[in-house]
Amino acid sequence: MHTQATIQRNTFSHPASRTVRPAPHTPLLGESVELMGAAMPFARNTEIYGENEPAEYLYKVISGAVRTYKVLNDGRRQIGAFYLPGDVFGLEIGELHSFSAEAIVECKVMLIKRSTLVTLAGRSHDVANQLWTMTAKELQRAQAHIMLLIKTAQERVAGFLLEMAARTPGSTAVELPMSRQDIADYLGLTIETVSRTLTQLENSAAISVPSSRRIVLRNQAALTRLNG
Amino acid sequence: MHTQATIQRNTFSHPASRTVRPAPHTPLLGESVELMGAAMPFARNTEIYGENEPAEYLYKVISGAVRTYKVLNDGRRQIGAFYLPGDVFGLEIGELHSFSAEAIVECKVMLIKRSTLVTLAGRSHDVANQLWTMTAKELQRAQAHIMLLIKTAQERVAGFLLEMAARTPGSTAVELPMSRQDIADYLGLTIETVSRTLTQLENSAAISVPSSRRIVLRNQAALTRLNG
DNA sequence: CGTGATCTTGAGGGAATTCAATGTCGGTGG
DNA sequence: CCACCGACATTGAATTCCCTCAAGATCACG
Repeated sequence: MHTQATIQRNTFSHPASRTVRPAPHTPLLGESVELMGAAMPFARNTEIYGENEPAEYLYKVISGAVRTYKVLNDGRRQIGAFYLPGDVFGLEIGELHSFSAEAIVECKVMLIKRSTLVTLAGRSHDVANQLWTMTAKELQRAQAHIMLLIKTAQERVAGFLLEMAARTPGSTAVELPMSRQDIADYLGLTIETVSRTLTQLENSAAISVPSSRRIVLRNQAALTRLNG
Repeated sequence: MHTQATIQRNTFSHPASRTVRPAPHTPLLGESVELMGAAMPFARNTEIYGENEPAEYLYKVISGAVRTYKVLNDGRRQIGAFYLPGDVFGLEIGELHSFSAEAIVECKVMLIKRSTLVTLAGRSHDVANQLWTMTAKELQRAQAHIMLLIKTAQERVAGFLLEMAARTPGSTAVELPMSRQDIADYLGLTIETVSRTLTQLENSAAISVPSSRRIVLRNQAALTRLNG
């Protein structure tokens, strides 16, 4: 049900290497990068932050892909979300991170000091609003995730593929940065079930799988139907 | 896997019966009620709002209990959350409610106009902060819900009981306002499995079930262990 | 070309579901 | 007061879906 990959701690010192410079007026967090320091690189499978560590920063994926997760006592791992370029993660209201975060592949990630942001939010309603909006988006994501987890294996996998496709605009093919194990731990299934389900979907001509990390959606309508 | 209860629409017109009066200065949404109109009563199993309806209000449970839920195409119902006295629900960032809400039992609910609140948040950082905090709390709840849904039936039921107990301060007994069907739809199980699991837990002396809606936690440590 | 990591496939078992029947409780009317 | 009724809950038997265990296949990389 799990098999955790061996994770190296990354060797970078965490604080963003440049000083954070408060933006002049309307620092659009989602769109611009005026607030941010340099993009920090993370190697494949290195930790970006750990569960229960102080939530000092907020992160934005520049390139690569990130997973957040929790591990239960007995080793079962649940992936909370996958973050792709443009996505923001690590936003917490409490002082500590409630999930851990790792680079799935070689990544570049922007760091933004939380304290700076909170201070700014106290002055700018715009910033405050963006923080709220981002949290609300995360909430919607989590709620959609809940809806996934009550479905059958086929529905979960179909839902996952549609979700990934929706995040890869303008293409009917999905390039998966994550392993079968990651997908399984996201969907609450085993790798074997994920693999078998993909094969089924391929046999029913809903998708084709030219390589294990590349999936072409051949019949999106069928997938949507399968999605419950 | 579901069996949806027949829901009557309630006969109250929705707008709070009194005009909303902006509070003088620090309208602590969580604690005081200065912002609010009168408590509005809802009969058992009546709808408070529906999925995809405009999110005009935000709600606070005064008495009773509320469930929010979504129904899939084929009738499967997923309960997103249970709300007890003091809890706030219906807070959305988008224009529409993403879940439906119903009174589980006879309820009194305070309504707060969203537009008023948003306007206030634009003036008061305190209010803005509270809105953000409430959303973040909901996010944490949803994330905890996700962690529940990947577990075994025993773990889910144990987790549910512990969650309910934690919300009933100062008591080792839980008074359940909701039916087995509600619990099942919250946990992603069937009523039969919930029922069987409760019987198991009773047989293992972790709980006792004097009546179907009342559950006494006899061995909280055992439940915590079962919780995964 | 060998080695390890990742993925797929197969066979068997187990946990939860489905289908069906029985039990319990609260209310209502005879 | 108690018999009946419907809603809700429990229990049992059979089935299904997914997991576990195990073996091969494929791929990346030295």
